[in-house]
Amino acid sequence: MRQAVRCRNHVQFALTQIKQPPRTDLKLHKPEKHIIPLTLNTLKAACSQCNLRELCLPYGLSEPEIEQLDSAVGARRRIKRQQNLYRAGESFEAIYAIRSGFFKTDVLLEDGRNQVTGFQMAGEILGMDGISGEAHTCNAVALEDSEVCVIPFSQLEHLSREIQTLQHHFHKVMSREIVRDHGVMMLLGTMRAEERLAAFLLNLSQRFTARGYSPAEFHLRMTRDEIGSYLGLKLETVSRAFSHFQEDGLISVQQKHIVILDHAGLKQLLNHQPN
Amino acid sequence: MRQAVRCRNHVQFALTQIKQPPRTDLKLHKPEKHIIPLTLNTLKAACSQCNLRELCLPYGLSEPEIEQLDSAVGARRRIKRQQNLYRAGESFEAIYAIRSGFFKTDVLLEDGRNQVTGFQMAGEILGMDGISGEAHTCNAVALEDSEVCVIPFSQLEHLSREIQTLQHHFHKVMSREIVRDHGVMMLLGTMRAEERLAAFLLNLSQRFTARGYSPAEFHLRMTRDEIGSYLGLKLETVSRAFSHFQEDGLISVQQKHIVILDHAGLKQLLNHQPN
DNA sequence: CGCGCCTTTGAAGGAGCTCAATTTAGGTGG
DNA sequence: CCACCTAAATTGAGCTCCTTCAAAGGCGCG
Repeated sequence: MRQAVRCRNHVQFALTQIKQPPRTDLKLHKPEKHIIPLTLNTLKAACSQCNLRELCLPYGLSEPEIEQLDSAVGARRRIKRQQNLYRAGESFEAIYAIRSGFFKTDVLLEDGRNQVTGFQMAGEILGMDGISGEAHTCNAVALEDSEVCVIPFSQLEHLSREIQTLQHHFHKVMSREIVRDHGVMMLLGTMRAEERLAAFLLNLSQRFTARGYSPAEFHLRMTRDEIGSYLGLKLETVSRAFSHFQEDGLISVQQKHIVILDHAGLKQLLNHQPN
Repeated sequence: MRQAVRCRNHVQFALTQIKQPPRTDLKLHKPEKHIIPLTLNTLKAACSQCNLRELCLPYGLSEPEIEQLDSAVGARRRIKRQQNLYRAGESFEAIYAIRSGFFKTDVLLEDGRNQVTGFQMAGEILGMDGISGEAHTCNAVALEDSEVCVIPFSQLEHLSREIQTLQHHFHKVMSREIVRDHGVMMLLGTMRAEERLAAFLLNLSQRFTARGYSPAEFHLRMTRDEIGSYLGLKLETVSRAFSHFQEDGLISVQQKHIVILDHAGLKQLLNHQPN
């Protein structure tokens, strides 16, 4: 039974949970808020000044080690909404740590069908799919104006050979991605439509909470179609499930604005056997 | 279009293809064939004598480097059919390279639902899910009598810091797992039942071919139920799809014995738009 | 040789999809 | 600031593919 609980966690929790007072500014999805004033300080210091370092690659590193990592981190890069950070087929050079903003990754099939493989937020790492074949295998698209730290992969490997903690943490990050993917496979393979959406909402809530935002109230950065693609459902089904949750008093939906009214109720949906 | 082709490859091909003359002995699933006589030679030398090194961790390493890796590889371990290599919740100590045999990995949900997350064969690496949380997150079960090389993870990390090629190759292996998972997500999220099964058969064929076995004729090591779990289908649906393929002259099915009669025809099923 | 498990096949039911019409929100230009 | 325009979301109705339930057949193993 204990391992079953463990598995549940994989579906919902992609990142280590850290404690931080909840922020009240819930409008981070507005692009204006994301334009960080460029001072000498923010330009020079990457990780050592970053308030995401508990969620990101520097996790567990000592101060001097973080400064070493700083030197490896290349320029920051700003990605406007709807622009690609990278595309499938582009040669792989670097992985990216999200400083601010929101991304989706998707893969495209010959016949035009495409599948969203994930949504990524601040502190999460993008681009690890590219390591295996020296080229990216999916597209990464910003769902709002975003900023990433470019980490040239050869530099990261070089540094990993020197800093054991960094090496191990990077391995953990990659492994976490594998575990996350297993959670999605579970979701796609065994869950019904409303279970999938409930799991999705709880996962988002969890990740926003870990970043200090409200666990109950947030704005979806993606469309119903993108949610549907991720969950293996049609956009109409997603919309209907949202409406149904609202009827049952579990959430409040106003287009992309979501309020979770009954966290426990959503969780209960997951445990429920289909037959 | 090129990247679309690339994506298709992810669904079908999990491993680098290497050229080897096809073997005629197709009865490798018989346990007897897997009991390698224990000579001093096979006991002492792990990777340097292994004919799977082109598919496995030593790939790309020089002779002296492979010998270094040898020293890191711990004992081999034999796993009988239906026995667990590891279970979800067990503490993570090592990853495993499959020397011979066939495995499945699955995750279990609280309510009893479980999902097969993959099938692994010789040369493939098991256990990387455990790195992130210091405990395994899925179960690995042998589907036939098997043998694995135990690679203590701390040793692998230690050696990775010294051998750049090994470090990079290990990163590739992890990344390949992520890409493979994306392929499965695509399969589960967007494909119809018969497309899923066709993709599954082509993937198996591809991987057997890479190991020198016939691309057209093989024995399934798993039950219809396990295939169904992996593909997000019920066992009856899998069985019906097999029968339908046979009616159409695409394959021949005799319980677990499969002959692919029309490789191109199966491939065509994948490209077909559902609407 | 017999038992159990796996597989096959049929028939009926349902969850989610398709198609279609309407509403709403957000961005744009007058 | 408002009217317009387009993209996104909602909602309904019918349909389809897969599931569910059930029963029979086959293979392997003790």
